[in-house]
Amino acid sequence: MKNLTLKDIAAALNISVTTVSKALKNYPDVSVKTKERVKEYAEKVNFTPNSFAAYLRTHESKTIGIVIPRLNHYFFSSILRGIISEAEKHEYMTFILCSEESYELEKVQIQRLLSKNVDGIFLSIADKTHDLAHIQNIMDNGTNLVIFDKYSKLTPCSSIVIDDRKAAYSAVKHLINKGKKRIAHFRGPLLPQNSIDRFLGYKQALEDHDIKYDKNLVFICDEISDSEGFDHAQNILDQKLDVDAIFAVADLPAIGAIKCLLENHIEIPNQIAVMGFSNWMISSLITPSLSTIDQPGELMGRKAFKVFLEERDTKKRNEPVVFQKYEIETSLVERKST
Amino acid sequence: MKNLTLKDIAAALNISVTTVSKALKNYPDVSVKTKERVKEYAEKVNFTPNSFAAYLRTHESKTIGIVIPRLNHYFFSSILRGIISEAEKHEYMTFILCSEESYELEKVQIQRLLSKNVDGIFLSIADKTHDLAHIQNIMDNGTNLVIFDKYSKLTPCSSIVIDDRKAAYSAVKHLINKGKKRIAHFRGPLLPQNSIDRFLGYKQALEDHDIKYDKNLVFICDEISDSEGFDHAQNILDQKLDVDAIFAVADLPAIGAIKCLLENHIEIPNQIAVMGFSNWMISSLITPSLSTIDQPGELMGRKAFKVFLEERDTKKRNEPVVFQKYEIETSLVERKST
DNA sequence: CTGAAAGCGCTTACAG
DNA sequence: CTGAAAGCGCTTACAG
Repeated sequence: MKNLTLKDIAAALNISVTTVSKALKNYPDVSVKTKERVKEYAEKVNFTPNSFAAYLRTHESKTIGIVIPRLNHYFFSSILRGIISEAEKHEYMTFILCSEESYELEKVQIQRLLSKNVDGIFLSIADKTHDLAHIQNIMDNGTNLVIFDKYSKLTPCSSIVIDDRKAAYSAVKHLINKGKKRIAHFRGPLLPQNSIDRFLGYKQALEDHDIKYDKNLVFICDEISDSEGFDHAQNILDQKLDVDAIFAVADLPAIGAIKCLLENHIEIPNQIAVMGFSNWMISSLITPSLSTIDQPGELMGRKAFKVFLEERDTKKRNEPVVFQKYEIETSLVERKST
Repeated sequence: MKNLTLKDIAAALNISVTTVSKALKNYPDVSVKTKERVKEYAEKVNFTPNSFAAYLRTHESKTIGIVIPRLNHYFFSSILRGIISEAEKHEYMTFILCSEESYELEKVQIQRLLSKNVDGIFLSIADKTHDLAHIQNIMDNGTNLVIFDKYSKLTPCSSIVIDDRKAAYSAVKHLINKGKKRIAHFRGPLLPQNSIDRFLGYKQALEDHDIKYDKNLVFICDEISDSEGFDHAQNILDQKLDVDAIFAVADLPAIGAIKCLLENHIEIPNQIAVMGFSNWMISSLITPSLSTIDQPGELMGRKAFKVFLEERDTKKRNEPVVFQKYEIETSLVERKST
């Protein structure tokens, strides 16, 4: 059963290809009777229009592409879910590509998406991306672009983000309210904006509460992994640093730290409290459960797709698109680790 | 900078569209000099051929589609990663759809993929799927199909699976070797084959070691969630059932059980040992870490794509495709919970 | 070695 | 209300 075409239907019903096409798309200038005949027959033979041929005329592929830095990652999976489910409602199909945090891969993948004529690209910038020309390329091509999570201040497009600085501030304030004064920070790599902002929020909270910032209490997690969290915690214990709380840039390093503290029979949160960031599913499953900042990935994904739709329609009306930065609310989730 | 076409290049260089097309595709009947001129110019203006127009002629979309039951799921994410990264090497792009374990959604999504003319479909069947006509549709359409993980014995296509029965058997045998005799099983829903097979492996292991099967020790996890695992464990404690080990159909229920046991101050593994299945990242991060069966998702994904390529080429040569069931090796990972 | 022409399967402005 | 015709951007059999 090869795929049928309009021509086949036209031949079978003894009418023209034009009329078949119009009937299927509910044009007003086709008689109800003809429409019924055509639709019934199309249904019967299970006809699906060839999207490639349609594209050549409409120049809409009804296709979008997502490029994320990591695939096996709770937060990004949540965003995917948000974008994909929203896209489906609007009959868009979604290509997924993963840059593995590499600048070179990100560049190639964007090029590929463009050559597939996607209508929109959704991007979270890789940690290693140091140049933005390939992103500018998307705009030059006339393709819609929405950036989420890992953004840059320099890209001319809309973005869906959280207020990392404010969220980190509230996390650290929460620790201070619990009576903690010697708060270590496991920060992310130096380049991405959100790693910088979380660090700045941490610093600001200390300052506002008359706690002196001590750079010896800041550790870098380049991979944002559990093992880095484990090692830094071990380091703190080995050096006998005076620390009564840890605020990690993400849940994974926080969980690594908890694992290390448990192995060393440190009481959590009495001796050392631990605070994560992102609210991965895992953070509620470990013992003690992890206090963290909830970052609503699915919501961010849905919002990203809606922004894409709006900008697409604005363009269609030949009106100028005004790029915006949409900030999604986060919330503090208190559990047993603080 | 709108997308250029062959026509534009032809006009710019004052030659025909035919020659441009041939030059770019390295046809032997174009002079070296012309080829050079064309390629150089195409490079300069960053020309990318319109894949939609090409499709109309070649009938290859260089596109595949994946339908999985869950998106925010460590094991399926690993498979995705395997398929996508292999696909990328061969210049295929990947559509991702998620059935959310729903039969109706799965049906619609397969239809959508077919209408996008994908060259291949990769499917893991939803738990709720009770009819396979929509899957037969794929074959009738002439589209290649590879099934992984959640398969059915009734689909005429190749599949990439593990030997669930054998793996479950080895898990239970491991518990028996540790001296456990009253082993509960938290099984999956009734329909999917792998949930059945893991249950059968459990039963077989008991039998082979002269332990009487007790149906009161079997609990169903319909959602395969941590909370079900928690509740079943609580149930065991409340009923004061004589149980010294739990073998769960997946890591999540096992982790729920551990959480419950810890809250009730039960010693793991001394009083009750816990065994999971799948080796999600989380299973090494909790305390005590979870013993489990490693199911190599990424490998399964890669294999799935390779099988697709082979079958595609076989078809191109007009030879008959022989469907096969590929079984990927699993291994037991012993940690602190057993 | 080069190019005019047909055709892939649609959509739509236009004529009747 | 219906349909002939042009065209989207490619590829390729064919003629010269």
